[in-house]
Amino acid sequence: MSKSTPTLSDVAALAGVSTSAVSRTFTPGASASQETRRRVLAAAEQLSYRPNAVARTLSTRKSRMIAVVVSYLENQFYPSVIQALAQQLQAHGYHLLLFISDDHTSKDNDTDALLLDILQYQVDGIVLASTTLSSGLAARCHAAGIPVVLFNRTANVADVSTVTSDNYQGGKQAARLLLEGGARRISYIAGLEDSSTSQQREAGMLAELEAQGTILYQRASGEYQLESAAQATRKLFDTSSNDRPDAVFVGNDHMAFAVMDVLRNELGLRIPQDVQVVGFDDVPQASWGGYQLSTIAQDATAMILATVTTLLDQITSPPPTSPRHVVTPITVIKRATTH
Amino acid sequence: MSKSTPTLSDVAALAGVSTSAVSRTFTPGASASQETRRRVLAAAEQLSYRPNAVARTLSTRKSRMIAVVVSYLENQFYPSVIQALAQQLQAHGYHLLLFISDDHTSKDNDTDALLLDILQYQVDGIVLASTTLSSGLAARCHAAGIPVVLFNRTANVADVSTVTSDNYQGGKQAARLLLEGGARRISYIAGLEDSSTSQQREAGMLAELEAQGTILYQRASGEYQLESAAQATRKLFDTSSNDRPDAVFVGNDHMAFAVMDVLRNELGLRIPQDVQVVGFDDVPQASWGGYQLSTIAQDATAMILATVTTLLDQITSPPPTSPRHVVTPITVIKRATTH
DNA sequence: GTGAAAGCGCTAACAG
DNA sequence: CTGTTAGCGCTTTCAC
Repeated sequence: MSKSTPTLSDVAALAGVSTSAVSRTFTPGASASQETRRRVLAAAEQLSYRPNAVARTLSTRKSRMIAVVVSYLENQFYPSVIQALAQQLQAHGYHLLLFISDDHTSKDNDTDALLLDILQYQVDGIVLASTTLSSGLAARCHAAGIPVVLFNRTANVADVSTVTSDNYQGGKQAARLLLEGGARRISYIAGLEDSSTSQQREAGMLAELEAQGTILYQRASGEYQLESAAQATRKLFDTSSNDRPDAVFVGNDHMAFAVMDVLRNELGLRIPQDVQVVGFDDVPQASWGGYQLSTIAQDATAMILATVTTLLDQITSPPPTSPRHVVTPITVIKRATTH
Repeated sequence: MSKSTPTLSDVAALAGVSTSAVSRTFTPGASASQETRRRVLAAAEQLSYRPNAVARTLSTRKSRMIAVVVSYLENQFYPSVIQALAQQLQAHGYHLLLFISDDHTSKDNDTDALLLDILQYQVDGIVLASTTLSSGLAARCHAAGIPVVLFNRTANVADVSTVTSDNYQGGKQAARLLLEGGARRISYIAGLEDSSTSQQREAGMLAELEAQGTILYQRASGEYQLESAAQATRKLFDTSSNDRPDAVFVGNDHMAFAVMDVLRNELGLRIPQDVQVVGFDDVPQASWGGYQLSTIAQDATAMILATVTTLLDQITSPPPTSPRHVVTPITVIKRATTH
């Protein structure tokens, strides 16, 4: 008969010590003599023993798992984030439990169910990078005493940490860039209407326009989706050339690519001669030859770093911990879609 | 003092039943009377009780977690895969533990360490979508009795399941497409040299070329990276116009975009007039206006479905289970980069 | 520094 | 159908 995977006590038996001795040699700052440690290690090696993380979790109530919930991976911004997040967490000995919660197709209820699911796994923390938020979320996690950080979004609940970039400032800069390029009829293609991110970007743009004595020419929602963004573009530009926008600020790069495609290929417009375009995020593709998109760059590295440290601090320091709200600076990247 | 999260026995006490009764009402196909069930549910509701998945795992030895290891998320093929995988697994009540193992920067050792890490978490299965493979991997997981499926790659070990598309056929079709377009000097830009996928695609192309009485004009490796692919392109095309390739088959779409960029923007060549290009994967961006890349499409949906069912079958049916090797068909997508 | 023993929260025989 | 009783594998007081 094949014996199953070796356990702590198997090692203890082989090494001729107690289970606690074994446990101690596997616990970083524990007291164990050289000799004991040596024998335990030898025995463990011989059995090719691996500690059972689940049992450990049950006992310590620390799983070293972080739940990350995102809504969609089509937008390359999120894969980049996830990759960096996974790597940094791995470096700290944490693992990433990934949840996809499709904002477009799922109801609030589903998200709630997801959350409950997550909590069952005793994750040490949650980073919420999905656009929309379950209303009761913060409360529930707070009640469960589990640290949460909202990534790239904010919420009206005060006691949960957030990490965002300066979307408002970004909106202002986008407007300024377009204005400097001579734009006179500036439109905005929004993301999901209830996304704080999209709202802030729009607010910033509006403020800058007003400051410069102009107003927004038109707006439409692209809902963070390619097809919706394309539709929004058609709608905005379905008019005579004198009336149509001569510049468009798009809620994120992802949508901006779709916007550019219909502008150029369907409508036969030249960018930036006929219409200037600026996006937001600076995803990798923005710099590709096919688009050369002018955009407002988010400092993803800084955002992720802030997220990880905030989370880890929250995890290690005893509650109550006060929520942190870090906002990272943006930078404008001028490429070929603006003058 | 605040009581910590309620447990099974809290519920049992409140409901006035045994812990097993509670456990049973939370176990799908278990025997419990209407009355008991009702009371338990009421008590659970009142305490807002949530079963502890970790304790359950320790007891049942089933975690309902699947580890997914990928090497990079820059290539949009993988985010798409992960998203679909996560959704399908979630639908089956499984969760996705994500590991990033950078093929380019990490040594074999690191991957091994990663694997060990994964095993500690008692995952029910592993899908390996990273390019390179730890040599001892299959053995180790097999020993641990944990199902593995290799996604989009194969290995020389026989007893582990694989899901790939028909890369060989894809290579042939790519060659045929280029040849039909009138290409006479066809080059190949490979992925990582030790990637089975890249090898098979190349082999298929070579076979087709030979069948049609030609040979490969040149080759270079793009290592699945943008910058390397760009370099490879420069190298291949650094010659007089009579000698340079008039067509290039690129190991995947991801690299193909970089190839197109240097062809067009650095070298001033027209696609497809001066050089035809075909990629592999049919990632979302391939159909975008900026590229309109002709490519060999992988049926990601079929691949993922096969992966999930293979894994789940392996998990539910008692060992030993025989490995499955499913290969899904490819289809050629003709867009604007070929004649 | 070390071992004994009592859990962590849940499931799974096994009697009844 | 229900309760009792052992564990699952590891950590952690608490004496020694």
